[in-house]
Amino acid sequence: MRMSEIKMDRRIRKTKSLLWHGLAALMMERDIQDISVKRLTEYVDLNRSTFYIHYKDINQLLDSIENELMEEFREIISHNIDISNLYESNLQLLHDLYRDLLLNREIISALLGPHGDFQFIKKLKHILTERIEEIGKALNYSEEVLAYYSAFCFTGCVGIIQQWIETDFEQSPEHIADITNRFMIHGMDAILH
Amino acid sequence: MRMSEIKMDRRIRKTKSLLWHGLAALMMERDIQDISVKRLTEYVDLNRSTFYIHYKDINQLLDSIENELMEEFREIISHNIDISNLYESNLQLLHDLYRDLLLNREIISALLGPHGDFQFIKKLKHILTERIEEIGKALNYSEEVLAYYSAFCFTGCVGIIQQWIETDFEQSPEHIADITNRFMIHGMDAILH
DNA sequence: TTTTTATTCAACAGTGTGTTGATTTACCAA
DNA sequence: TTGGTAAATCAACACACTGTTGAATAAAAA
Repeated sequence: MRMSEIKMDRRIRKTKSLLWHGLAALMMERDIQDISVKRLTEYVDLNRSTFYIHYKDINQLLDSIENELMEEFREIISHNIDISNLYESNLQLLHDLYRDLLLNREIISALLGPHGDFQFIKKLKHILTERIEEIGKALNYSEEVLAYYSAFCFTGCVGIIQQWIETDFEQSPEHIADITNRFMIHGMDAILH
Repeated sequence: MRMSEIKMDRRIRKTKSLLWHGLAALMMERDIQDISVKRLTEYVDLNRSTFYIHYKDINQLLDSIENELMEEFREIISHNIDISNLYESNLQLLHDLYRDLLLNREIISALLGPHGDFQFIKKLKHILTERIEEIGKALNYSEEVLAYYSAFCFTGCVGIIQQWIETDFEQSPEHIADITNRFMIHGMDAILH
């Protein structure tokens, strides 16, 4: 059970959990625009009007799920601010992050999979980019190149995660974090050594 | 006028063009799932039934637009296969690609912007990944790491393009191609030198 | 010009939406 | 355990968009 759910009425917890997992399940097989409130509530066997008690529409449900995840990520990032040892601290951050992704593999697979959500990536980008630009500023790079580098790195990470999803999370978070870190810092040169 | 449009009835060309640009315009301000056939046809001042003569639904329209672009990209990639000089030929490919993106900036901004389409990225990924893996195989890297590297690189490129869009295509395609190439090959090390 | 074909228009049933008020059910705290 | 509170259910509603049709009109190609 999540922080934000502790003091909820059990019925609300159950309903929200049903909608949460139901949406994730439906997103594995179809685009969001093809998921209606009617279909979702029938899928999880809830009355349609119950949905409207809690959410305005499918998008708002998706939003609330994503924001919940963002809180977790923000937490993880705030625990990993140490620019003294760039390579190690970045590796540590990636490791914690990927471990959390693995814990949330169901919804993460849905949000970043073939029928995933563009907005989610934007949100992810927003909080991760801050981190990358922070590093860059500490090393005194030009703003312009830095913006492109952080964009490249971050979206690159998303690509790695998607590849990880496609292999059904075969490798360990540690391993994925390690190669991600190497790509970020050394690029293709990383494969040479 | 595009290849595929040459032999069309002028009325069809006009209609399709209206829908093309209309969809791009609407995608700049709202998600695809919030764009109805009714809204689109009203926006471009066409009878709604005219839409259904050409397309099944909004998704199919989007699909046809994307596939049109893919053909262009495929063309560009096929003109740039030369593994003898990796750095230079890759740079040339990126340059040609970015120049084409600039020509199609309206629709590219829509497809990769905030309300963009996940499927489009997947399609782009598919044809670009082939290229990257081709390079990797030529250099005899392990399949596993290579899959992750190409995923990282490709989605990284998408990130750079999105950053480019955000600055409203301020820099030249050549410049963007250059920094992309450096990031791909040297990673963060590229900024150091 | 004549023929062909795309577009328009009005009308249709079908389906999901979002909301409401009354009823039943489950929860929680005393 | 019980009594008050609040969530879930259910039926019903107007509304909007969908996808399709057939006939009338307009534009293009031959």
